[in-house]
Amino acid sequence: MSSLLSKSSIYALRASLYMATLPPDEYVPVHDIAEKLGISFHFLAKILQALTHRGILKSFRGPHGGVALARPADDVSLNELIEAVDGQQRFEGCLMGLPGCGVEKPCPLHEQWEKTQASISAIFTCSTLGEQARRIKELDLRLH
Amino acid sequence: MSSLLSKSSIYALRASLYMATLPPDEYVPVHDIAEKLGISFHFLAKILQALTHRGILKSFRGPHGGVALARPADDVSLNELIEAVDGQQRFEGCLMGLPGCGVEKPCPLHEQWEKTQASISAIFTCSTLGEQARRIKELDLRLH
DNA sequence: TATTATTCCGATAACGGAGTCCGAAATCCG
DNA sequence: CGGATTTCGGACTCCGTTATCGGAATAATA
Repeated sequence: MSSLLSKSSIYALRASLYMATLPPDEYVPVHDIAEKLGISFHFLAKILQALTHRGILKSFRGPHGGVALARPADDVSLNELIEAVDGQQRFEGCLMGLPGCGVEKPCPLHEQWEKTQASISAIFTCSTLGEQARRIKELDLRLH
Repeated sequence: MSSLLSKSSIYALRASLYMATLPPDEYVPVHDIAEKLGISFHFLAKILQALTHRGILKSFRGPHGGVALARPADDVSLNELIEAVDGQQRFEGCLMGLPGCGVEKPCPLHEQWEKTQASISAIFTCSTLGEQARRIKELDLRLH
């Protein structure tokens, strides 16, 4: 039942992708994003707060305020978003939780697992918001 | 913080690996296994119940009773254990939770994610208890 | 009778998800 | 200029689910 990414990370991705499809430096109220994506405003607000904290988003209070990408979408990797929300140590460590498993005494699955970890990591580190946003526009995918 | 496998699955793997290192058809009390692995007896009992239910283990009540592998260790894939404990639908579906993502309208990460899913799956389906148990003996790895 | 699995009925804690409330900043309008 | 409005910021609480663990009664076997 559990997904690879938490709902928080998924919401962060979707919201950021939504902003990446808009003209840069356009502030969008969090409330609007929540409505577009069909998710809880309060929950999203908390997630986006974490992103602004990390300098991924910038925010602006008052009328016509909101949040916007702090940097060009092509400079933001998906991994950056996920780390900001869920922390960095997702899926590290021995697959079977063996205590001594490491480089010198690897568990039987160690090598295969390391390769797979790397390929999971690559999915998120090698892809930028801008790239994904463009493909979403091309394919006319909806975020909600 | 969350691992790829649940603790239940990990305990099922460790307990089964432990049994696979013993002579076949030797019944071991669940209490002994729990002690060896340093985990909760009750928790382990519930997990091993699921495995006996699936026909992976056989059990025997009364003095000198316990649980044992129902089949040769080389005939039991790791995947079978994990499915019995956690269910089969771990990590399926769109990585970003996009609603329309599928074969006809794949999300940008769809293809990469499918490959990674396959390699995760391969780790567990292509490996048997017997194979792992032998390597654990060779390398003198402890399960606790 | 002693031993051991099986079963049921929980308790507890952790976590993810969602909501409330108030404060602070920026803007708008009278 | 000053209050009202809009919006983010942050702390706190709450709820439902799942993970983890425990107790006690039951059944089967030696």
